[in-house]
Amino acid sequence: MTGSPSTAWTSPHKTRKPRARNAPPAPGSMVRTQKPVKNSEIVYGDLRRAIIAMEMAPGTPIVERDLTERYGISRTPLREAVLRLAEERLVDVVPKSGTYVARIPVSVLREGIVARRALEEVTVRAATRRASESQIMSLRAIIQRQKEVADAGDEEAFHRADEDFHSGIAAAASFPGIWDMILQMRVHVERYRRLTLPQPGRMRLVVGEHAAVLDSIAEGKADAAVARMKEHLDKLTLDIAVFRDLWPDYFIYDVSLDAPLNLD
Amino acid sequence: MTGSPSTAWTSPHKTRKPRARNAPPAPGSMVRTQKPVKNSEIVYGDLRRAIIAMEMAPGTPIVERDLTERYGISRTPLREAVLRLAEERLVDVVPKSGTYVARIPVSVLREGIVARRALEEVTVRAATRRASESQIMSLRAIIQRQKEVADAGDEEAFHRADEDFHSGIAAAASFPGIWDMILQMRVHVERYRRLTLPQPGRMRLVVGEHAAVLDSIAEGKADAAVARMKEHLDKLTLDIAVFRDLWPDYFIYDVSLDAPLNLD
DNA sequence: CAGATATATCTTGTATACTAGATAAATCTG
DNA sequence: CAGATTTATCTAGTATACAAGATATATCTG
Repeated sequence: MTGSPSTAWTSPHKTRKPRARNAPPAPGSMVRTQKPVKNSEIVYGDLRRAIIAMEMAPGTPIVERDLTERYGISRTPLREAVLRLAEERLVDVVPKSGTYVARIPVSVLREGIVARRALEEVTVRAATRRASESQIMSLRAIIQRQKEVADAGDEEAFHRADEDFHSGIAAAASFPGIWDMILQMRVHVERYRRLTLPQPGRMRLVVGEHAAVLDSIAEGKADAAVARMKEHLDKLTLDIAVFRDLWPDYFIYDVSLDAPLNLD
Repeated sequence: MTGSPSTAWTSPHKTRKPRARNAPPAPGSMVRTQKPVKNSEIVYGDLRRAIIAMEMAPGTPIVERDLTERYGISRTPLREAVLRLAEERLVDVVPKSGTYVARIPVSVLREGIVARRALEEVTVRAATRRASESQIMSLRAIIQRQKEVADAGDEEAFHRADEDFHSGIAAAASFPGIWDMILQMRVHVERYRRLTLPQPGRMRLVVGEHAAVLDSIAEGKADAAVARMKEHLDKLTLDIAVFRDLWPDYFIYDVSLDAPLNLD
């Protein structure tokens, strides 16, 4: 603007080599990640929660253009979110046709229950060996909280406490990755659970089972802890009537229903 | 072109309602999926293989623009491929900075071995109950093939046969989803394996262990099959010296190395 | 010559425009 | 009126252009 450009720009810049860029940030370097939440992350989390909560019924069309308007973003980040959901099998993308909230694959339900039990068993075994006193106290606090919300009849808070308890055991075992895997499977089972009515008195029973598991952990009795966790998780069964009769269109029957749904 | 447009275009089209699009394709409808392989799929598979095979060393920069030229595609599908790899933790994306082939997270190695053993145990138990005669025969054929390539010293073929054997057991158990989970973890362990030298005589031992597992399956002895599978998988251990001394920059030490690497 | 500063240029993240295939409504044909 | 056919319009897949932040190099200052 002001000032004569004649002199400032006369000195020619030498051709500059492109920056090296041979090395990634050092492993230990805390890359300042302040809070650049990508838009795709926001949409992903939002849609994911709604799908898992069954607020969006299986089969509901997902129209990219509608969502871009709703969130005020462009298609590119929205597409990234949808593609991530597709990898989790929470949405089905039909090329050149449309995208839909996925039906619940019965095979994933069946295998998910089996896999979860297997993983939680090794987790509780490791937790028994490694849990610190403070971790055990935290778990006791969680159980107490769960008892309180169960008495109050707050089902949502109850399920949060349930997840916290199992998550806490995974933390005590130092198995964050295995816990992530369990969560990944729980997604589909959770969608199924939202369809079923809570069984009366179930909440109080669960609290007791949790307490039993924790007692064994605190006593350092690994085999007993595993056995009690197994008992606890064996209570999770699939009520075939739910999807066969009540919401037949909510599921994909990609496995024979005659196959045993609970294995040992 | 030919013909008088005067009449043909005079009849106005009524405003047309957009197509309904309320229902997804019927669950059973075989949507003709001919062969519309998305470009992102090709790039994803190609990069994934190269990373797992350690052809691209951890820390290698991944420059989107270079790859678009190499594959002759635009950034959008390429980005999709890179983002999928990032979710698998095979690449690290540093916002506004760069993308790099990921180091191997030691925690994933450690937990992966534990989780795999847990999942393969329930799988082999189910396989013992459900395996058909033909499936057992197929497994025997795989073991025979593995013995042949082991004698020939073909290590690549040996590992393929190894994977086929475990995959076959998962198929016999009707646990395709659990097998996918195992594969997902194996990715990182496989990268580690590529760094280690094969132990002499190991191939022949593996064949024997596989045969022992299959014998128990064929006899319908579930507990024995599980025990033998456990023995087999227990041989997989982490040689800490490999990453601590030989390639320290290839790993991320996101877990204490003092923690037991093999649990029971 | 050493250290601080400035800046060119790279990177990923985002927005937008275009292409090709699929679908259902509207039209045509008997 | 029933069925085949056309056609408008939607969809996902792709290409390209722009924006914002990060970094190594060149330059400036003492």
